[in-house]
Amino acid sequence: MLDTQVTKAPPSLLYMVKQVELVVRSHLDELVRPSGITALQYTALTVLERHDGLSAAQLARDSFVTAQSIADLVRSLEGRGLVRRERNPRNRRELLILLTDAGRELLARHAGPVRELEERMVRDLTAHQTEQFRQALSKAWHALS
Amino acid sequence: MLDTQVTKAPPSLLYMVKQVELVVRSHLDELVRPSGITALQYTALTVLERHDGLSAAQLARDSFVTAQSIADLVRSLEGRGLVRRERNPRNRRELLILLTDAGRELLARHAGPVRELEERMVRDLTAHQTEQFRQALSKAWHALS
DNA sequence: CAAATTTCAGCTTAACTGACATCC
DNA sequence: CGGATGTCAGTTTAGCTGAAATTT
Repeated sequence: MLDTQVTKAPPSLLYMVKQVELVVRSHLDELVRPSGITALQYTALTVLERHDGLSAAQLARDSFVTAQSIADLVRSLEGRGLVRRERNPRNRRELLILLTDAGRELLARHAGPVRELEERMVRDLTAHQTEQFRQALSKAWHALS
Repeated sequence: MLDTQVTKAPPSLLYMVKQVELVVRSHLDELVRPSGITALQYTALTVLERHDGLSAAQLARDSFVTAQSIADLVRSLEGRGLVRRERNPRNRRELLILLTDAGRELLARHAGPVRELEERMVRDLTAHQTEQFRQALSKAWHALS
């Protein structure tokens, strides 16, 4: 209920961000469930798609969770053959996380439906408003980071 | 890392929403931790502030979780004396959740810092852009609900 | 009776803390 | 050595499913 009753004050922007994220995640979970992964794991794969060869520590910082938590997620993805890990030859303490062909295939399989979900999210915005929305999200993120 | 490396494609709007929510939640957790509650519990209190006397089932639907999950959260808030529950005289199977004075006091105590967090989030947006941002979030939520 | 709300019991998973080894 | 990375072990918490009682 974003605003379905008579209210004293409008919901805060912080709350609205959370509600949009909640509804996005619930749709995303449905989309990827047939592949046996969670929205969280899918999101990690899309991060690797854009930045292949990240270390677990970098991924953890990106996600505001501890390295231990990310380790579990990566182990699960590795067990499903969606990523593999490889020592960084330049820095042997780092284990780089790399997408496998199966991981890329999974991403390709979901690219269409996920794009449709995003298009649905902005269906009541013009192209200009969508671009403004993107910039607002980017500025909000930078201001809080 | 919203976009700190050379990338093939920009991050999706779905991902950016998630990242903003993550960084908001981490700040909010810090703000309310001294009061011994989580960002999730604080958010539930703000929902009650706007819609006092909701049932647990309504709160659950609002949060995309099951009634059982909300029950734990409400029990915890009740144990801290921040909310109380009362049978709906019009529908005796419902237990309405009501803010206590202590709950309102907690909300009042955090109102300033939370408002400052929100102001920081939009500090690089004009008043007009902030309003457009609010409308974009509202439209996105409706389109996915 | 069907649907909605609440509650109890048990489970799974995601996240944490702490300790430790390795490497630069 | 200090700082970063990764791993192992144990814990806590959040959320789930299933089943039951009550009310409309």
